[in-house]
Amino acid sequence: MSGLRARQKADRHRRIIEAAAELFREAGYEGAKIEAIATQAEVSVGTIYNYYENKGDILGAIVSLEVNEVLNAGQGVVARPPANVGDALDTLIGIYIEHSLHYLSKEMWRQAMAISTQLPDSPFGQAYTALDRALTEQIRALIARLQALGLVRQDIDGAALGELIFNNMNMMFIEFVKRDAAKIPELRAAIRRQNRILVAAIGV
Amino acid sequence: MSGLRARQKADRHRRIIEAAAELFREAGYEGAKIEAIATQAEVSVGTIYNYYENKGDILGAIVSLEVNEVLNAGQGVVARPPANVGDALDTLIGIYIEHSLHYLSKEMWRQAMAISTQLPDSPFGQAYTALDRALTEQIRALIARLQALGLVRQDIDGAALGELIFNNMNMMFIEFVKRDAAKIPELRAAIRRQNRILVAAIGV
DNA sequence: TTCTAAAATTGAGTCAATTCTGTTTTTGTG
DNA sequence: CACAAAAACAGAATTGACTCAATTTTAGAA
Repeated sequence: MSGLRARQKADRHRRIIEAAAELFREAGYEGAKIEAIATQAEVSVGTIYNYYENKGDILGAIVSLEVNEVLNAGQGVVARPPANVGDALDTLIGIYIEHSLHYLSKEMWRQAMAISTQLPDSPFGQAYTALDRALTEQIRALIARLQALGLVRQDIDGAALGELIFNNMNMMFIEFVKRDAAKIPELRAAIRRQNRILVAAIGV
Repeated sequence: MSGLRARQKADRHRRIIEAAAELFREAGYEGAKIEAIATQAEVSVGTIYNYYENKGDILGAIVSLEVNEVLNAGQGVVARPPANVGDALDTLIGIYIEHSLHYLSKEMWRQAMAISTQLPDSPFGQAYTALDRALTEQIRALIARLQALGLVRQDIDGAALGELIFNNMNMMFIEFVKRDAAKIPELRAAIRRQNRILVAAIGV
């Protein structure tokens, strides 16, 4: 009995997301009017608000897809990390950063980040915080793996270190999306330089 | 010839900021309507937009006052830091955090941060980025001071370290303002724990 | 098959930020 | 002082996100 209603619901969700993604891409977040998204998705404005609390949540759904993909890609690195602490971190962070602009433009990232701090209790705000935590956790898992492999000192506070690395990377990424001229290789180089201090401190 | 016009202008700026600060405090950022600010400041809506590009810039002007005060307070620590790396960092960061909620509520911080990433090229967006840089620079100055005092190893990359410490603190602060229940002592303790890793790595 | 309650949809209406255009004030010059 | 250009002001009009009451559709019981 996965009735008609459930199927229609899923279908409308999909149509709304697809329409929004297309319009966000073409016109930017602000430029994509709710009415236009509704028209494109062949639903009414009211229906969109039945599915999403606000415009930001629509963007949020798209961002979540993206970040989950990144988390997935990161698992491979955690499972089989390069046999060198600096390279291991750089590889994982590289995956995050290189993926980041695949589906989402810098403008979309800016909006998503802004919304997540502006409305931390909205569905997307909470989802975004959870995604951040998942990324932090993945970095922590990589550190634990490196400790198990004897590449990182056992007495290091892995949780604190994971937070430190994630927070620094995330802040650098925020600054990166704020400047349209900023380039990925420079971002990665800057983060490598910062992490070098940590790598020196935690290596066996 | 500091004509009437210039004086009236300064006066109107002041009136708008004072009215906005009061209303933001009473009603929150969203709750403070532009019309209400205009009425309270005894100017028209149009005039407000002659002075500020958008509502966010009004908040921005208030935030800038606050952060400049913090920067000022921080100078004392840089000039005469505690004779221990961990305490020195903790003291400086403590000043930032303790000051932070003096004039601005968490809600106002959330809005300010959101706006600065949403509109990085607006007057406030640029000002906010400059303030972040100034804070990073102050942390870097503290590290340089500690190096001069022989408390931090000479071969440490002070610029990268300053960025790392600021970025981590800033990200922690963002998460802090996102959760109304979060308390200052816990925030400080968490940052201390993270910095401990660095302190261990950079001490002589 | 018919009927009713629950769920979902619709789109016109509301609200508040921002824009726009005509008016008023200030300045500097003759 | 009188006047023209420039700057600033006012507030009505626009715009677009979001709400809500009325209508339509679906589920499932009789």
